[in-house]
Amino acid sequence: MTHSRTRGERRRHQTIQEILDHAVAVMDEVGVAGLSMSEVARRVGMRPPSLYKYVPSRLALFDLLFRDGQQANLEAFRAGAEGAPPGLNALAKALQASGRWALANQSLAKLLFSRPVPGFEPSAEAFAPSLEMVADVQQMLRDAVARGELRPEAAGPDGLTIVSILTTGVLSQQLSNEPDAAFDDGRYTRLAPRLFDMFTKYYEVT
Amino acid sequence: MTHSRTRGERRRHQTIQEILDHAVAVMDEVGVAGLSMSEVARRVGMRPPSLYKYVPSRLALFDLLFRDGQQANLEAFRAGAEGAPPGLNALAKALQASGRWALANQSLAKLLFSRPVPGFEPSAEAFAPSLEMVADVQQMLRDAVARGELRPEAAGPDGLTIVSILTTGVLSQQLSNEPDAAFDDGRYTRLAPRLFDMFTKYYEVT
DNA sequence: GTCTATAGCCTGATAGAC
DNA sequence: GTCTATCAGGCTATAGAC
Repeated sequence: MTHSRTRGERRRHQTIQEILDHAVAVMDEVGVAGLSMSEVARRVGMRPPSLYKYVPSRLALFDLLFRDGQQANLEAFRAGAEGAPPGLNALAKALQASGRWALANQSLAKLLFSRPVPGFEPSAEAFAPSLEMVADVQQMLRDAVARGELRPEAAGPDGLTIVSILTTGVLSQQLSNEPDAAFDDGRYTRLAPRLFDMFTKYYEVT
Repeated sequence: MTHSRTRGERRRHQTIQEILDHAVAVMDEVGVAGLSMSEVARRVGMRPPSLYKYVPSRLALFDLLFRDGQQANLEAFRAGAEGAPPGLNALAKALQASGRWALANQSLAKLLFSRPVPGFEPSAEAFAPSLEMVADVQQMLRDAVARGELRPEAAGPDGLTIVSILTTGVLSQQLSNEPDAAFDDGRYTRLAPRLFDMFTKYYEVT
């Protein structure tokens, strides 16, 4: 993706990554909408004006965070599916991996899944990984139908939407009410397999 | 609840209500976490110092908003159940009414269901209506079990948690991705009955 | 209860020297 | 690329006159 050639570019890319890491730490402390350029500059060891050489504005910083977050979440999702037989099994593992990522990256997850910053809309480029993930889910549902695990309507648009509702519901409850729990112990996240089971039974071939 | 006796107290209560109404309008425009005392003062036609005669701090303002929001949501929930046969039917109607309220009061809903303001924790008094609502849901599930509509485990703690996950999932997706839709047309909210059906079938008596 | 005035912060962003 | 200096404003909250 970002293959810097020169030393300068490589160094610059490194600095930007450092900025993003500190930005996440700030959001963890003061909330996503509380992120400030000055505080990030302080932590990264710069005066605020210097930060603007790397990130042109506060909203641009959010866009970088959004893009990296979506990309990381997509990679977690795909890594989760790896090696699993396609269809329901792959979907369950991928969704669980994505959920674990969200629990381990709560500020980024909030930035991606709710819209906590008024005036910020992600750019098309930053949003792209999300579309890839939706396409992956759809394909997994089609695989499940092809294998006879689900009825065809499960791979329709409503089936996809229901999957998104279930996963968002689990995560948003867990993040809001018990953010420090581990995924397997969380009052909400530990019910993820049960909800997946509910979905599966609802659409099982009769 | 708040029965003011004297003219002065009545007037004061009226002013506080006006403050809360304007505060909601501000949150609608700049986000929940963007609420500022100064902006509210401007809109209500006061200088900022005067506002502090009615609300002692910004966090106290959030607490008032939280309490009123919880109360209004509880009232919508109960009004929705009114007249319906107890059990599943009452639960479905109550949850739908609560969902409609959330869609019509998005800023308050975000304040109640997510935790968008770092440093704000609702007081026990402000949180009380939420506990009442949980108790109501639990009772409705028990009624449904008693009527033979659901297996006993549906009224256990996991059943209650699953109900909360389903409703939160629908609402959080709708509010984040398509906030301007009507409840019956929303890409997510219109699937609420289907999700309720999923829940019902999963716990139906075999 | 309302105001003026103000303390003491914070912010995002830019100009221009080095 | 970094800095100092600064603009132009915002904010929460309080003191004290009226």
